[in-house]
Amino acid sequence: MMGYRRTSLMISDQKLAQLQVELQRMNVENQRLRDMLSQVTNNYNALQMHIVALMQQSRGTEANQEHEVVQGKPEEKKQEVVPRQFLDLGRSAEADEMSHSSSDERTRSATPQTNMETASVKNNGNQENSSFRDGKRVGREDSPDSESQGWNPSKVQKLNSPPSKGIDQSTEATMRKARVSVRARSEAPMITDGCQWRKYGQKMAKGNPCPRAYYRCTMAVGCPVRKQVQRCADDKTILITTYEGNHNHPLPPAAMAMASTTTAAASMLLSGSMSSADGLMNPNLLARAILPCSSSMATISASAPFPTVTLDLTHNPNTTQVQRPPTHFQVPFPGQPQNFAPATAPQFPQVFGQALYNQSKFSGLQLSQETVPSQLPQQLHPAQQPSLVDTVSAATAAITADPNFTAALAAAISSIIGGANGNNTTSTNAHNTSNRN
DNA sequence: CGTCTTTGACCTGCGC
DNA sequence: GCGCAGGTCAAAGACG
Repeated sequence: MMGYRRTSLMISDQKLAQLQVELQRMNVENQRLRDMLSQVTNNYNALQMHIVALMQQSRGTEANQEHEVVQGKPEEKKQEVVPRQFLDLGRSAEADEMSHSSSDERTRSATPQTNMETASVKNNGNQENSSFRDGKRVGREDSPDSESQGWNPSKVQKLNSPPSKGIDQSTEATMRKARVSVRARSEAPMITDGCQWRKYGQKMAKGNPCPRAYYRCTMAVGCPVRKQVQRCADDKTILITTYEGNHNHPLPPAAMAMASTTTAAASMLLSGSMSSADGLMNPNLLARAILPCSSSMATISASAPFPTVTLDLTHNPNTTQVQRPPTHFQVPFPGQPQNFAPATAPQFPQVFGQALYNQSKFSGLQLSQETVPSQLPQQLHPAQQPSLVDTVSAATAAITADPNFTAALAAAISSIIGGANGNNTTSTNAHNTSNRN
């Protein structure tokens, strides 16, 4: 008996030693992660500046083409709008974030430790959300479709409990259909959209050697939203995701960002404000309205049966010219309408302004990449904007979990801006933030 | 045991 | 009416 006790004690000591070793190892790992995060932060800042510079450049070159579009503002001013929106919002958002600990501390140079803590705390489920799938799952997915499921968020996202502050649009969940297609480089193995999906079928599609997978939203019982995921026949590293339907439940921040943006595109496309002919016949114009920073990133076509908004996010925004393809958004909108852009003013400049406003959320789609389009009007309401914490959380999760830094950066920026939009009144640039309708 | 994916079968719409 | 293609269902199996 005593021998047993002594043995037992010895085992405990061993365990203790093991735990200590483990703890040391974790500390080392923690430090390493901090360093990584610090580096990511630095890269983010640098890239942000770069993006701003490119945007200014882009606006400068494109101003000649789309001159009188923007409320008759001088081109100079117009060129300022986007970059400042980008910068200021980001800054204010960051400041807001910092204010959690110190309201006066508005410096951008947070220590890596600070950032690390923020990330770890805020990540929670989101981190898993955008992580790779567990080995076994992945191992099972060796069918052709497994490629497209590399970023299927279905299971992981169970961990991401949707925010309670969501939008109640259940009454709007009638069968208006909206389609959003997203193309994403598979380099980002797991791009999540904040929603939960369950695969219910797979089919080989004609003209494409890769099978098409069918998913159903499972975030709420009876949610009619479905999506299809298929690899691009031309470039199999590109995933094409098509969304259909409207969620009948509140959306997570990431999903909301995407929804609002795509809806914005749709509303512009289909609202009476701009004659459909104008919008559809001048795709690049709308595209620039949505993504002023890069006319090559978005195109709009009137190809039947639905008008389609394609966001070619496969283009690397960090370079002056398209380098690689990130993500495509095709937003065909079948029946559409009145629900889509109820609040949009009937004048193009305002639409354009809203586009600028929503532009900030567009990049968020690249990451969150999907979701339901038809929620813009509600989402534009300030009180219903995702909280800064949520959006930053989403961004942090994306950055920490997504190996594709470009995509992660896009998500981070959009999230920050989105959060800032939600807190516009406190930001320093209330003067140039968008015409919110 | 519950959840999720896989996959063949079935259903539906469309063109000929 | 027939065949094709796309979409959905549901049983079976895998996984935690």
